[in-house]
Amino acid sequence: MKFVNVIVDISSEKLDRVFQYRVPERLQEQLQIGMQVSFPFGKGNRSMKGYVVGFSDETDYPLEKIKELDGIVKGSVKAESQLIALAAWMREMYGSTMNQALKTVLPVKQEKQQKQSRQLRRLVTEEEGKTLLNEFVKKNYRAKIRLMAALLDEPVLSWKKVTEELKITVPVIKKFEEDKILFLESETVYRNPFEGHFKKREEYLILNEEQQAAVDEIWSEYEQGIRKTYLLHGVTGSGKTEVYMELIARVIALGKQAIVLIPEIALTFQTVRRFYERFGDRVSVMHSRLSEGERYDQFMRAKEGSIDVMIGPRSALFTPFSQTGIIIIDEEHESSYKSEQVPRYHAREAAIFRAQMCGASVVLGSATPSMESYYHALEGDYGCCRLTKRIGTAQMAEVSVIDLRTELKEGNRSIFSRKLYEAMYDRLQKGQQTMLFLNRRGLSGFVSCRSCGKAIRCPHCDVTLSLHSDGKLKCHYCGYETGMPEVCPACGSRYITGFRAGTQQIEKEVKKFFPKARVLRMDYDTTRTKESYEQILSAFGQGEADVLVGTQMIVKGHDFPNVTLVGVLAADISLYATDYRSVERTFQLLTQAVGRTGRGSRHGEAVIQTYVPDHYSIQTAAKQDYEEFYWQEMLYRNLMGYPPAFSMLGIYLSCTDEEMLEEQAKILGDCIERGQVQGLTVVGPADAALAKKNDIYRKVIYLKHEQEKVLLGIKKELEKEMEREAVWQKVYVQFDFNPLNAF
DNA sequence: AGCACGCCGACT
DNA sequence: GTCGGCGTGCTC
Repeated sequence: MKFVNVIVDISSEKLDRVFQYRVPERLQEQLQIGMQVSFPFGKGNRSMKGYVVGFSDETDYPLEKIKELDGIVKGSVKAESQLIALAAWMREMYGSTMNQALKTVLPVKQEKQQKQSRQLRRLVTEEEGKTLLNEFVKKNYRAKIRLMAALLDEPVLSWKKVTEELKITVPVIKKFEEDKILFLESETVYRNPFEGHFKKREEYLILNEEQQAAVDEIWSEYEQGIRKTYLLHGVTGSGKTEVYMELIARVIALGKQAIVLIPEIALTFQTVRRFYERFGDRVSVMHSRLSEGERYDQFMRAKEGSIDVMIGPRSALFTPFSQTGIIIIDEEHESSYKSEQVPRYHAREAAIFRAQMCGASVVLGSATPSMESYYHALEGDYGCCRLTKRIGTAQMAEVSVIDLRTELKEGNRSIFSRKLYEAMYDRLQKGQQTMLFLNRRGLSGFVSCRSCGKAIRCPHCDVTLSLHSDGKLKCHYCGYETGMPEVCPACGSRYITGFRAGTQQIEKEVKKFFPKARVLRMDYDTTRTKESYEQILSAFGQGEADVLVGTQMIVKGHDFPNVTLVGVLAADISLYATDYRSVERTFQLLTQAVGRTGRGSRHGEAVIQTYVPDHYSIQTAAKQDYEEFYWQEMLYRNLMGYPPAFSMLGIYLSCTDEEMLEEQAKILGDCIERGQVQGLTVVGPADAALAKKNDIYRKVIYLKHEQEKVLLGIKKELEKEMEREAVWQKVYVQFDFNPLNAF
């Protein structure tokens, strides 16, 4: 190995390629893939850092120009070359620079990305500034005039604005800084670590028949050396965690390690405790409140082999275990497994890839599997185990669906149906607890008719309009505006109102109807901090309140044995979201809400209130019939060519120049059409859901095809095309496979 | 990203 | 002429 291939640690597309360096004698032995190294770079030979991604004996580059590596950055440890390979795969699959991919994957203390938070602060007084400005005007220093004038206008400017809008180049800013006219500052945010203390327990639950069968099925294959992905489809309360823990224990016994991914929101003491109680301090937890340094330490502990199990959100997937034996993804349908930052990887897909490399199996657990996973299970790509019964004596809840239109017709205008009211009254008498769940995913203030259940939509976008404080209805996407109608445009009823019942209003209503009830509320406002989130839940768990009112966050994975009633107010709201997954999400939320009740020995009941009682997502959720929902939804996905029936690729373009963006989007669109790919559907180019964000214009193109391979091929072609033309440095393009959220 | 190089307008 | 801002191109 004569040369080492490195990637320079700068996230700039221009530098996103491999550079080769000579390896000095003294480093020959130590150097390994994944290490962070320093080397002279560029004309001034200034010292730069980067990552080792490979070695070679030959080079195309003129030998005399190749420099020698300086050394290994102290404190850096080699990452598994697997992680580098994972980064390469992510780059390929999701479209990002190698650097961005490496940074998401490698357990390296990252220099804080300050690009967004960098600011320029004026140091001179207004008078001094004006004097300087006059001087610059005399000398006709145009760039300096622009910058000084802007600084006089606003004493603090963002780096982005200065470089992009005012077109000031770096040397000018540096000169100002040198002359003490301005000060460069960057925000730093530090988070508090959190600590939990749990005791290890020696005895644990014995698995029931179904759980044992699931373990046996997976384990018998594991022992035969078969590694694959399994879907563990278990109804809420069926004890999936015990299955995970048994599998993990067996994997650890073989001297291997386990990674457990959990959605951030479900990562609570309750969850973590169970793992601690079983595996003691061989368990570590990743947590968003950990500082960079603490995260790094967690990874280092994993690396040196002092832990066997890592629990955490998405990013825990990159734990540098030496021999990962199993990767578990709990609540695999959760949308938080998809990264919203570049590279927009999906933890499920990345986990399966990582598992293939290191010889691990993957277990996906959910009560409501994602359409994708169930599809793969049915196709035979994944193994499938089912848990159909709740553990212990817990029974499935009894569910009733209430048509709110009928309630209105019969004179009930309150937010509680008579059925729900009676049930709540009953629980209060008995001293049992109620959860009220308001399904208001991503929506605020839309207007709907309480007679026919129709929401008022934008004629151009098929999105519900939202009611603003000036009394007008506006479309968030295209800006369409209209007055508030007197009567329902569809049925003529005058019961048309802004549905703005937030959790606060519901809390108020509960207090009005049940003055003696103790109410807790949990929503975004009351849970600004992680602590308050824990506090509310534990207060409710200890019976300090009779009713808990909240949004989706209350339905995720919490066991409250004393809850015997769940009320879902306006179940259909999330059906009105804009993307093709809104129905799937509604079903998942409802099923989970229903699953919250009756977890103890007592019988549970759920009341679902809706304006569209016949919708299949509501009917199937009420029956807790996943299978039926799947087939109904699959009909729609097939018909419309949406995943998982088809593969879908989102191409997101953004640019500060609107005209340039439009032109380039068209060029890209034509480029795709020219390819004449059989069976390809091209949607767009069109304005993005947010057509303009922070003064950057955005457009989207969506591609649909039965074969993912084909889309990958097109993506490669487009990337090639983009490398050829210089314009693409101004128009920023991102790729997104099977997008979850609108761009 | 950050540095050197070189073009070109402005001032001595 | 020459000083210096500001755009361009390159980095193993």
